[in-house]
Amino acid sequence: MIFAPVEEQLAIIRRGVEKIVPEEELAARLKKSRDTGVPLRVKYGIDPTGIDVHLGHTVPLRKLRQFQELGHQAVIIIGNYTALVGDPSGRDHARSKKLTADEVEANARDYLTQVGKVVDMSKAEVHRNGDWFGKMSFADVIQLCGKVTVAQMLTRDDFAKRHAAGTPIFMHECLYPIMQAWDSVVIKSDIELGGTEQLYSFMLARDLQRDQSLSQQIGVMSPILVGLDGERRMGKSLGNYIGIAETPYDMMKKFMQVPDVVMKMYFELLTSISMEEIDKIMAGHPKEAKIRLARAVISGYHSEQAADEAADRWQREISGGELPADIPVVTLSLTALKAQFPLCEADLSQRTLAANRLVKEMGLAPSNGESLRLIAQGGVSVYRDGKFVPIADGRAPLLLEDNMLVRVGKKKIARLSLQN
RNA sequence: GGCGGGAUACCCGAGUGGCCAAAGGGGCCAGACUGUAAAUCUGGUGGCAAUGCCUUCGCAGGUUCGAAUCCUGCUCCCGCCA
Repeated sequence: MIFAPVEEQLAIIRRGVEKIVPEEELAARLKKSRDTGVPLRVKYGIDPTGIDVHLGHTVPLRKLRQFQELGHQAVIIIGNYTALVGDPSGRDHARSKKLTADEVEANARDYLTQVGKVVDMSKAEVHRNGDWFGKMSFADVIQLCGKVTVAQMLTRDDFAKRHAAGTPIFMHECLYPIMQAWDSVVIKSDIELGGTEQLYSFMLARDLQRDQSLSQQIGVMSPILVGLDGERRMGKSLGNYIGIAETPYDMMKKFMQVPDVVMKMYFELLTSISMEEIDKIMAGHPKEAKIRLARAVISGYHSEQAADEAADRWQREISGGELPADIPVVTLSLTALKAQFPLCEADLSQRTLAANRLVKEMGLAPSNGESLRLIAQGGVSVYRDGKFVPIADGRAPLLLEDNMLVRVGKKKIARLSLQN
């Protein structure tokens, strides 16, 4: 195996990385690998607790891919046993949801498929940590626990906070970092990838590796990717994520909503564009830069052509004000409406209905009251003669026409399909 | 086990008999401005067939012409002491 010079490797590895611990060991480890021709074993562990992989997850995954491209060995750990515990990292309370072994396995398979979009799975080792934890006896567990003290455990920031606050820390949670660290011993990792909140586990792994007379792993920690709101970490529960399985156009729309201030971070962490090039792009118009960013990322998960199409479509429909290509159709029947609104029968016979009711029935507002408020504020319009005309009066009858387009705000739009 | 504090709308939080569908803030929605960015400004933010009616202040009862507010019981949270 021929490796690139150490400095070249370092430059790639350091990009978008928040912390390398211990930093000074990395160059020496790379040099040794290059001299001996033995690739480094780069570990990345994931707990198969959720399903949708989003861009936040891809940050360490991309780093893993970079290591692969440098000729090193990717080792993916599926934490099917640690998932039974739940990662306490950054949490102020124990996880309540317990997954069954079947759920965990189904999640694991799904995960690996998605991970394959970033990592070259044909060259990666995949292990399930149940393979070794499942075989351990209780005596083995006791022995393993004998390597860590309570005081050490309490140096963990999240545990310390919980201990101080008097919130419970369960014994099985204490096992989590020990298990994660033991994974490193078993697979003999040289590097471990993860977020900065993993520092404690990464360091514990070094202790256990030394205890086993193994070389100690180096932690390469990525920063946390902020979500679409530009403030909080990208996460499913916060609804501020871009999933890697989303359609090109959906990704496009989400990218364009990202605040400018996080663009640079996104470029650095989510694309392979060189830092010099990024600076050049950022110096131009922010809108163009954002489109460039979106295209770069989208083409990685779909294709360049799909990314270009999504970008063009965004330019036409959103920026250019053209009608969207996929307007949802809502079918309403006059007969059904008459049954629903017996007092409006006379109106309906004339094919009219109070505007606020129509908006609600088309699913564009959750209630008649909300619909009325939206109309009063000029937020609802009907497409006529090539443009959207605001509805003036929410209570006034509106002539129902087949194929009419009704829009609420800038984003919600529906086409009426009228039947008798 | 003892003493005390608390539970209000999506979240935080004011309100301690009628002026309360409930202050204020955050979030969210709409409008203006824009690059569907940010910032700023404006309006809105229980439901209904609507100058009224219905539901909502932890749960269940009660007092009262009238209860988020007072009383009783219950559930859950949180302090301090043991």
